[in-house]
Amino acid sequence: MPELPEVETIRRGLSKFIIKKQLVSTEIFCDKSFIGKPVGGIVKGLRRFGKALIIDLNNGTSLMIHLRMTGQLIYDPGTEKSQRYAAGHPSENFTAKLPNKQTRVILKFKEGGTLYFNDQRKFGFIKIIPTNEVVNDSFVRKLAKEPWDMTEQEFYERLQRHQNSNIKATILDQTIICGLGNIYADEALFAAKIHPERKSGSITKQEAKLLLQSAREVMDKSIASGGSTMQTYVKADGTKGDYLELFAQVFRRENQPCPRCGATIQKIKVAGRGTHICPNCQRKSSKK
DNA sequence: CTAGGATCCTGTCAGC
DNA sequence: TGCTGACAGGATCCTA
Repeated sequence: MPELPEVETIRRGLSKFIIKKQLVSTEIFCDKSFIGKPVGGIVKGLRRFGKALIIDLNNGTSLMIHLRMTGQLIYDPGTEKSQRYAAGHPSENFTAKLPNKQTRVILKFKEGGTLYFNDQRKFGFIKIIPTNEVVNDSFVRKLAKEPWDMTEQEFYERLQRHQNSNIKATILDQTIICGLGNIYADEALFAAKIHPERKSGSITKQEAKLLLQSAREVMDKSIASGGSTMQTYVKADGTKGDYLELFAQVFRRENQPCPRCGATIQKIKVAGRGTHICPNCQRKSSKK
């Protein structure tokens, strides 16, 4: 579930805790969640490719982590409970006693910290790959550019190549444009006033430009505030800051008034995904 | 090549 | 209470 802004926030946050620390043990509770042979080593740095997080070690190997729908990374420094850093799919696990039923992998550091990889649905994984082969990984290799790196012209041309697909399905495809997930796709389409069921081939150059800019803006805004959908530091009182409630204009706001025009936001199904629209701002047929 | 649907897995919630 | 189906912030695999 974490989308690009969440993974970027995780990357930045986790970097502060684990860089230069020595990974010394790996406990695997679910074989499906860990691919390859566990390794030890000192953390050199953290990178991100789309929604995939890479932890580079000083021994030529890297950990690729993809949280998919329900993955979480929870770092416990082993000292103060209030210092826990939790990110990913929001749930009680952030503050729960760990490990628990959903803990799939535990990484322990020599200095005392513990990184828990929790994942309710087991779609996510940690994979060991040689550092110099990360860019050749089948997932990484297929990723398209992120919205900030793509020109309006290139985005428009890519949409034209998938002219018979719904625009929402098209922008969710990481090989067409990278980083958007179900939340930011809905938010970007709303911001650009484009109905998610429009055929990608019907999107004009002007609309493509607006959509690309909107994608950048909604994700920029989210990154700037630490990921729209995750809490960062778990407070001592255990409260969860659900920033999504403040951030989202349409996502999970069905039956509420559109913040732009006041019409009632609807939830529909597009490309097999729950989709939120303002039926007034986002019209399927071209305005006339 | 594109487009659409099923699928991986666990958990929760609405409805009967 | 118990059952059943729908659904969930992702990506891949299979089919046409």
